[in-house]
Amino acid sequence: MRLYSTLQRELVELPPSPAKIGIYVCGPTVYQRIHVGNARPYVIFLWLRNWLKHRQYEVKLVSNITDVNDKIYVEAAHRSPPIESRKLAEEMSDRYREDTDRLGLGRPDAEPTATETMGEIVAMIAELIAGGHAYEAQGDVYFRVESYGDYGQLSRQKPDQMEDQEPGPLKEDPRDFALWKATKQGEDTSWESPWGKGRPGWHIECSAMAAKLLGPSFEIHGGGLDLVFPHHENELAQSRAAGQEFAHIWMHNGLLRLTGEKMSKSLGNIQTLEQVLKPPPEGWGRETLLLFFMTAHWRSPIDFSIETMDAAQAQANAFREALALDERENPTEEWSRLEQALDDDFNTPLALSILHEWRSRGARSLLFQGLSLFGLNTLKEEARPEVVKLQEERDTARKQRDFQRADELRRHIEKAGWSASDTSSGTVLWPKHERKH
RNA sequence: GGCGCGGUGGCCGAGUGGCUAGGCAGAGGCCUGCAAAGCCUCGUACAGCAGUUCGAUUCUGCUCCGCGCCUCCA
Repeated sequence: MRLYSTLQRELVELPPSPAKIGIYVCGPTVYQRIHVGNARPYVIFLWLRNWLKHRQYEVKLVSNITDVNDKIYVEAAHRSPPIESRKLAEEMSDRYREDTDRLGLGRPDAEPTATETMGEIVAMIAELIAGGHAYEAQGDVYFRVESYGDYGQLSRQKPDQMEDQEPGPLKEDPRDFALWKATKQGEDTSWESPWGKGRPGWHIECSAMAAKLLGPSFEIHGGGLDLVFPHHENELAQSRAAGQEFAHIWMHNGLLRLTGEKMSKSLGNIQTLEQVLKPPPEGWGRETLLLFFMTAHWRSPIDFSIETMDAAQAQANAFREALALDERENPTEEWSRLEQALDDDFNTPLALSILHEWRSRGARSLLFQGLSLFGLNTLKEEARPEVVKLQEERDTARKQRDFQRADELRRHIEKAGWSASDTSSGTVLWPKHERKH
């Protein structure tokens, strides 16, 4: 198994299985409902975790929830009536769990919050100060970038070439970043620390949580491509400066783009994960979204549009039908083709093409097994009794060669969201899911 | 200005120094009561310009275009 790592800029081999693999993924900041883009890393890393387990690795996936942040303060204050930021964070954390639960991929093995990691955060900051890598200034604590020689190695930014920054009044160097921020007016949460009341900066929570739950050295760190700089650069600097090896492989998923005029005008309607996951005909449903994510390699950007989602929907329906039809062949030795595709940088578009090949050859068992890896076993469904009854009536009509009645019954079946395919070995029912435009 | 990632047929999207990706959409045919599936056939794909090579979409260089990041966005 090998994966492309941003740090090395090349494919990096994982230790042979069985082995322990720790994965840390940056989760969302909970100030509003998450959108489809936020779901991409969630899906990719759950798939990866499940695949590595399948490959006999002992995997621990940690994905944090950032529940202390400027945006949360701002959003909570702008609510009418304003609410406590802690309440907003709790509410949005619950929504986040609900929304991602509906993806049907299981949950990370741990989902720590900044709030519950405060002890470790403070301890780590103290350690950095003791080591000369950080300094206190009027209740704030800043990381001393100059003290870490490899700063910039992840993003390949040359510190002196970076865009000019407004030097913070308390910073020794404009590139220094906050580890701890003294409480300011309007912030309704704070914690005691050796430097007074305050709250952690953004980057430190991830370093502290990763060390707490995965140890000083672990295999994979993931997140969106937009986090490479500064967030991950800073995490790496802090953790290494604190004497930890930190993550070996850095995976950054490509971003989701919204294209097309019509789409961007109705952003509000289809952008949130909640909306997209609504079952058809209102939304696209989880299976279409998962297939959509499969169509692009995890490192590539992906365009979210009616066209691309419709294409994914058509694929979902093709799989649904194939899973209902009779098995025509069962080339079990071909399973390794799928393994190879996924072991080589988790190439889901290639894996998808193999699944389509099995679909068209009628290799139903293999297809089902393959789809199950991605949480798509639900593409196989049993018809509800009332639909089966319609089909039985239709069979009778067909036997009597009353084709007008048979076609009428087919329309009833379709109204119920199902489709009837007449094959040489009888009629099969399969669920056709279509979003209404 | 700096760093990085890309440009493949109508659309999405793998891959390879010479030999078929796959999906969606389209045209014709076989099959079918009708459909669906399946099968057959069809449409001059690899941004541009040089270079390396017997041969480049695949390697090298340059150009053009797109995207991301440059202190709190997954």
